[in-house]
Amino acid sequence: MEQFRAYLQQMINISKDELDVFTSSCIPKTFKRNDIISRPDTVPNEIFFINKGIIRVTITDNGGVEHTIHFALENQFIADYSCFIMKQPSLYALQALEQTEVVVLPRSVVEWGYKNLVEGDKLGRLVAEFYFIYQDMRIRNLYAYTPKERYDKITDVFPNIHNRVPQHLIASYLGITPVHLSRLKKGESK
Amino acid sequence: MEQFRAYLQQMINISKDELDVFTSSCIPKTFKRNDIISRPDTVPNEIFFINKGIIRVTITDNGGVEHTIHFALENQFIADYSCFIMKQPSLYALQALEQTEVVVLPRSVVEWGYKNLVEGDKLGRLVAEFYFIYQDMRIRNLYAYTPKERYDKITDVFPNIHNRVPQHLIASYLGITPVHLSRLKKGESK
DNA sequence: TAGAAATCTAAACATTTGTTATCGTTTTGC
DNA sequence: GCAAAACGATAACAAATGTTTAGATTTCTA
Repeated sequence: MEQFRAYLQQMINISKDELDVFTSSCIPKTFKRNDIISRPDTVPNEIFFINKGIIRVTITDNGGVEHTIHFALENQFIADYSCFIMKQPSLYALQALEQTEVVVLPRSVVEWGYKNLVEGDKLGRLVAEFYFIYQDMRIRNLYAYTPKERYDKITDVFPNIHNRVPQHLIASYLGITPVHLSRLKKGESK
Repeated sequence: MEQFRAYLQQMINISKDELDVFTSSCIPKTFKRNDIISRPDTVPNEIFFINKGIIRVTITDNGGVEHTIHFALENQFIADYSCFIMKQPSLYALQALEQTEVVVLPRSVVEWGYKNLVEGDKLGRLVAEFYFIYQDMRIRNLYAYTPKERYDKITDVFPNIHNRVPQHLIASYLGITPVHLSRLKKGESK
């Protein structure tokens, strides 16, 4: 829990007492490689903070094809936060790609924090802003860059990703097929 | 300014005094059709609230092609909020597509609100969450839906868009060429 | 550690999407 | 109100990307 406490202290002003109460309601949990952490079609009532490991977020389209929407790394929150906020059934699956250690924040704890931590809303704002900036970049890249350009830039956002994630999942994240990524690497197109 | 005040009251608990002080520092402004509201390469120091009209957000890629990232409608905030937060030169241009009336919130006012309004951080959190949900849907649609499917669903997000925006800008928003959208409408592909 | 599964590359072919050019029609600005 | 610009449809062709299959290599698991 120490890592999570350090993260909180770095993000907002939070007293020792607040920290103790808040984190005492959070639950450490470990997942094995390839474990499914969360499935679609149920309302997400938890947010995860990643101490160690890597989680991928996926959506399955009407044709049954799975798309990798996101990789979440150490010291980040991850959840289907849209559906968490709207209390609607999730559209995503979360899967651990490595042995992954998380801190689980149940909905009750999150809402308690917003209401009772002096800077609870500020923490919420900062985290939402962090993901806003990330998503803004995602959308920008999908519009303005070719798949090859997105591939060349992927380590800016996910350092060491090539050593942690198989290439076909990177292709999925880039929005292309594994076969096409293999082609791009050969340098035949741009 | 009345419309903006009503919006704030609906979003958070805010006293009459707070409302007066806060909105007295906001500046009403009007743009004509096709006016450029904001250009890339300068640090954005303003957030706009739209009372009436429609604003499109664009990015120009390395090849000089302009992509429509977003349409902002009435009762929404719009800005290059990423670069606003990071105080970096903007990557986007903002353009009024109709005669558009906005309320301008200078950076100083936004930051004053976060610090001094009782629920200032909460407002920031809620707006960031609103856009988080919107962007999440954007990304999901870009991955999991075909351009035709995105076209069929566009009025879910932008009601009446077909009567307000020329078709080639809708194509740009969908991430395809005008020629291709014209083809899709004919129903030759999915 | 051996067999099975996963992974990556490659080639051939199919489909989608982009490019360019043309031509009416509609809309706009003066 | 009119001339010019913008707009949308269409066709022919080009480029990008997907699909399927196969084979070689690596990685995982029992």
